[in-house]
Amino acid sequence: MDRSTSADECLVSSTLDIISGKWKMVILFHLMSEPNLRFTELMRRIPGITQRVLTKQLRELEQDDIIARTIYPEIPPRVEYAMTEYGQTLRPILEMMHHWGANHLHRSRARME
Amino acid sequence: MDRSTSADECLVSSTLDIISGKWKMVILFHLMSEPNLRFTELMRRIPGITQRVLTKQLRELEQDDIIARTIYPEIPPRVEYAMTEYGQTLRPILEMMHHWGANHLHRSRARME
DNA sequence: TGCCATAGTATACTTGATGTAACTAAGGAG
DNA sequence: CTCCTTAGTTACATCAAGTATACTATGGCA
Repeated sequence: MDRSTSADECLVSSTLDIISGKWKMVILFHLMSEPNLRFTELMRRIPGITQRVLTKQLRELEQDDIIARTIYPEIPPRVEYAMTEYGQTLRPILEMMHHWGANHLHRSRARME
Repeated sequence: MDRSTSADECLVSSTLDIISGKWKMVILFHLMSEPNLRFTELMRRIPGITQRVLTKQLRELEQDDIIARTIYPEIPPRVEYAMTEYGQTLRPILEMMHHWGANHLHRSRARME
């Protein structure tokens, strides 16, 4: 995607590039409340996501330094995911979106009637 | 898209549903700084977007009550777009994303070296 | 009469993101 | 010897999003 159309708005879009994606916010929300989660623990907390997609989203978040992946060389394998210090800087945005979203759903329901 | 996977995170995702989309933020950013813009003015300010896509994104934002569309029955036709009062409530989120995005780009460039 | 502008539609196409299902390695339990 | 687990991978199918291009109505201008 080419978001660099002009100087100003690409800054917003660069944030959007990181957090958009069907499951990323969901993943980040879980990792925000629970500091270390294994692959299967995330799977269980996110009904509907598949292994392939979870893997992909985690890898992308890792590449962007939002989350960190720690491998414990055990059998069966253990891999833990946690937010990085940098990822924590997204917290205010996530919280604002959480509040706005709550209000928005409320409002949407009101408009339905 | 089915974002209603569980109670908490769908609130964040419902915000994302509104503002994600390749050009929506760009559109909102222009409408935030300039209160009333016509279709072609938006086209000119957003290089790369096509008529079909601009139309579609505007309609979606209008449906979500983020922007308002005013038709002036003139020849040639004149249609103006402006943020609604409700759309204005997105401003803090857009501004946070703007700041985070600025810092992120800065950081990305630093990590390149 | 022909050309311009505005704000779109219509149609066909490409791409990217997501989903489905089966398969893998490695060692432990029974 | 077979099944179980974890954290994936691989091949394939699908679906939404975005792109490209041509077309429309209306009246003003020359």
